[in-house]
Amino acid sequence: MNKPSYKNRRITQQSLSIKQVILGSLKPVNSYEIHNIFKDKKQKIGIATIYRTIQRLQEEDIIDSINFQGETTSYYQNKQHNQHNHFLCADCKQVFCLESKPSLKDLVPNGFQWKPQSLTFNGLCVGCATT
Amino acid sequence: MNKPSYKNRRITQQSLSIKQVILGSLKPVNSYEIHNIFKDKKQKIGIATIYRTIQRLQEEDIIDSINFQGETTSYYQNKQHNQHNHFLCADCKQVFCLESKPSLKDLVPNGFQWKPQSLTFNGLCVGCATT
DNA sequence: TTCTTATTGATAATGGTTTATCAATAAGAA
DNA sequence: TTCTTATTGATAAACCATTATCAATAAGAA
Repeated sequence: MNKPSYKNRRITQQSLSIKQVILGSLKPVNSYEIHNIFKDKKQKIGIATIYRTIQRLQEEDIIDSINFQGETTSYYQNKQHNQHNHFLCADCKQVFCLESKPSLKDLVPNGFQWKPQSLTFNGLCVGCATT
Repeated sequence: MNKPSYKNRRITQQSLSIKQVILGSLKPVNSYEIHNIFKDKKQKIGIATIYRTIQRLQEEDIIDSINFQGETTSYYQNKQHNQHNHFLCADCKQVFCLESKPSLKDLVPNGFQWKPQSLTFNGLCVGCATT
C-alpha cells in the first residue's frame, strides 16, 4: 500500500466522515457496517477508502480493533486512559461499551500476569433480557 | 457438502484421531494446527477430512468453537456442565483453559442479564511472565 | 487562482480459510 | 468373505476480507 509522508497528509471529507462514524458509534463497527452507513446516507464512499482511513486511524492510535466471535474485525475509539469492557448480546449481537471498571486482576490464577485490556462479556442486553 | 444420514455414520481411524486431538488438547486448536499435528506424527489426514470431522463433532455438540483476536476459529471440547474460562497469552499466543470459576455475575451492569459462558482474559502466561 | 500531488473510487488482484468434486478406499452389515 | 456405500485424500473451486492499481479528483500551499 502506498503511504505518503505523515507531514503532507490531507484532511478530506471522506476521512473526516469515516472518523466521525467510528468515534461516534456506541459499539465497535466493522468495514462493512461503515460502508453501509454511508450507503444509507446516500453518501458514496469507496470500500478502499474506508480501509485506507481505518489504517490511518490505527497508525495514529486514534482507533483500536477487536474481534468478536465469528465476526470480522471491528474498530472503536482508542481511549488509552479510559479502558473499558464490552458486553456482547447473545441475542441481537449488539456490542455495548461498559463504563464500569471491575477489578478483574484478582481473578487471574497465580503465576499468570494480568494485563489490563478489554474483556468481552456474553449474555443478554437490556433490550433482549426484558422481552 | 454431502451429508449422509446420521444413522449410517461410520467410525473411521481418521475421525477418531481428529476427535482425540481436539478433546485431548489443553487449549482450543484450529484446523491448521490439527493438520500439522498429524504431519508431525507422519500420519496423513487430508485437510478436507479435518473440516468434515469438525463439522460432525459440532453437529453432535461434542466440540464448540471460539474466535480469539486475530486468530482463525479454534475448537475445543464442549463441556456443557463444566464451563470454563480461557487465558490468552499476549506473548506466545497460547490459550489456557482455566479451572477456577470466579463469580463474574456481579460485575455485569444492572439491566444486563448474565449468561454463563466462556470468557477470555488477556495477559502473559506463566512461561512468558517469568522470562 | 494556479498547480502539485495526496486522496479517492472502481475494480482487479491477492491471500487465506473453508467447501465441492470425484475416483479410490475401507467400514461394517449381511 | 462379499458387497454396499460412507468416508477419504488430492485438489480445484468458492468465498470473503483486505490490498493494489491507476486514472480522475480535490486539498491546500504558494
